[in-house]
Amino acid sequence: MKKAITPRNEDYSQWYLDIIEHANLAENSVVRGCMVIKPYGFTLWENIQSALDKMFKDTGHTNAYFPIFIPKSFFSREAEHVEGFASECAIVTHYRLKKDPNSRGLIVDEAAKLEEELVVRPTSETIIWSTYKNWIQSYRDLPLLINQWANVVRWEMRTRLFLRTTEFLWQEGHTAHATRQEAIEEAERMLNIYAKFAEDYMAIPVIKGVKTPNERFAGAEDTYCIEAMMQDGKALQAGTSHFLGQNFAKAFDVKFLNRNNELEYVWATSWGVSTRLIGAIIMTHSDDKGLVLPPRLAPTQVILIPIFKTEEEKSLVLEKLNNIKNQLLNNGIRVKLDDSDDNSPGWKFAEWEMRGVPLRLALGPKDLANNTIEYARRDTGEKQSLSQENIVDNVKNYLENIQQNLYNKALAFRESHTFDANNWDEFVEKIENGNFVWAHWDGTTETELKIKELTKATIRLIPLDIKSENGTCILTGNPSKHRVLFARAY
RNA sequence: CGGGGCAUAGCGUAGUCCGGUUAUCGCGCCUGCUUUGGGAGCAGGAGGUCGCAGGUUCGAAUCCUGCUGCCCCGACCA
Repeated sequence: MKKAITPRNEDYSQWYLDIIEHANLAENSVVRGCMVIKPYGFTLWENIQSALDKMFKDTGHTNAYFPIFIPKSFFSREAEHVEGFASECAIVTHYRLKKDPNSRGLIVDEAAKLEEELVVRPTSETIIWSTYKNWIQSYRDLPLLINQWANVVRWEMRTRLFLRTTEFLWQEGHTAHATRQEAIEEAERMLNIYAKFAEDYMAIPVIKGVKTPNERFAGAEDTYCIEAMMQDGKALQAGTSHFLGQNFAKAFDVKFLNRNNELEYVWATSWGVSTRLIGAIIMTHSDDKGLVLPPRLAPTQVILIPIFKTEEEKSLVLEKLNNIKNQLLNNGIRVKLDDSDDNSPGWKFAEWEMRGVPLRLALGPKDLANNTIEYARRDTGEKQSLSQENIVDNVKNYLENIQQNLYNKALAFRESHTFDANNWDEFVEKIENGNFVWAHWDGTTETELKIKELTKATIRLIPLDIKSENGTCILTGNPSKHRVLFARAY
C-alpha cells in the first residue's frame, strides 16, 4: 500500500502534493522548479485544452505559433512590461558547447556568444506585436484574433506543482482591434469565456472582476480576472484577460489606416489560462481519499471493476463488462475496464478513487445472478445496486449529477466562507480564518499595500457587477463608494 | 540572497554522537503457490560506488576538510 494521503486539516499543502503524487498527475523533474506532467495529468490538460480551444474558435479566433526566443531588446520597448518581467527571465547567451580541455565534461564555447541575448518567453506580447506590425496596415486587417498554445518560462523563486512552476503550459490570446471599445469588449468576452469554462467544465464557481492598478498585468490598462476559492479559503486567480490599450502598438509601432484614411495606433488585448487550472481543480474538489475530478474533464469518466473467484465467473463477468464498456464507448463516454489480474477489487476501488474517477461500476457473481450492477459515485461515496437495464442513461445521469453536485458544493463552500467586514477587527478576524471578505477601500495603492503588509490579504478584484454603497475604508476610514474583494491568495 | 535542515537500494528509512565481521527495516519489484464484493497471505529471490573529492586510521556510512545537490521558512509571482 502506498503511503496514506495526508489529511487536509493536518497539512493542506502536503495534502495537495500527496494528491498529485497518488493520482499520478505529475512529479518534480531533475530540473529545479520544472515538473514532469505524467500521462494521466496530461490527458486532463488535453481535455481542458480541447474544450477551451473550441470556445476560442467558436468566437472567431485561430491558432498560430510564435518563437520561444525573444530578442532581449524587445522587452525594453514597453516600460512597464520590462519592469514586470525582467527579474524572472531565462536568457540564452551562447549557442554552442565544446569539450573541456581540463576534464571529460563540456563547457560553454565563449566564441559562440550571441550578439544579442535571447530571452526564453515569459509571455509573448513583444514578439507577437513585433510581428503584427507587418501584418496590419488597414482597418480591413482588423480585428486580428489569434491564440497560441505554448510553454513559457518564468524564473520564480519558489515553485509548487501546477500552481507555480518555472516552465508551464498555457494559451495566450493576442488580439488587435480598430477601436478602444472593441478591444475592451474582446477582453470582457474572453473573461466571460474563462468564467463559463470554469463553471461549466471545471465545476468551479468564480467571481469576475478587475484588478487594482497595483495587481495589474505589466503593460495593461486594465486586467480582468476570475478568482476562485480553494478549500483552505485562499483565492486562486484562475484566468486573466488584459485590455492593453495602445501600449504595445506604440512600443512596436503598429498603426493602421482607418476608413477616413487616417493613421491610428491599434488597440490590443491579451488573455491566458495555464496548467495552474489543474491545481485549481485539485484544490477545489478533492478530499482526504484523493483526487476528485469533474466528469466533463476527467480522463476516465467511468471505471469498470470485475469481481470473480473462479475462471468461469471471470469470463462471464468480463464478457458482461466488455459489453457494457462498448455501449458506453459508443455513447461518447470515456470508460475504462480494469481487468488486470494483478490486484484485488478492493485495491482497484481505492486506486481509482485516489485518481478521481467520477463513477465506478462493479460487477460480480451476485450481480450476474440478480441482473444488477453496483454504481459508486466518487463525490458522495454513495453506492447503489441497480438493474443492468438502461446503463447508458443511468451513467449519463450520474455524470451530469456529479458535475452539478461538485459545482454546488464548491459554491456552498465559498458562500459559507465569504463575509462583509465593516471594521478593522472584523476584517482581520475573517481574513485570519481563511475567508473572502468584501470591504470598503479608499482606492489608493498605499492603503492596499498597507493592508497586505498587515494581513497578507490582497485585493483580488473590484467586481464587474459593482454595487454602489457608501462606506468608509476598512483601514483609513476615508470615503469609499463600493466594496472590493479581499483574500489571501496563491 | 538571508535563516534552518537533509543527503544510505526505485521510494521511505535504521545505523553516525561513542569507527570494528556480511549496512537495518518497511513499501515497491521478480518467481511460485493460495487468494479476489474495500488497498490479500505464505515461501523464496534480485537490487547498495552509504551525494562527490580529499584526509586521519590497521580499519570510515560513522571522525576531519572542501565541494555539490535537495528540502523548509522569508523577499518575487499565472
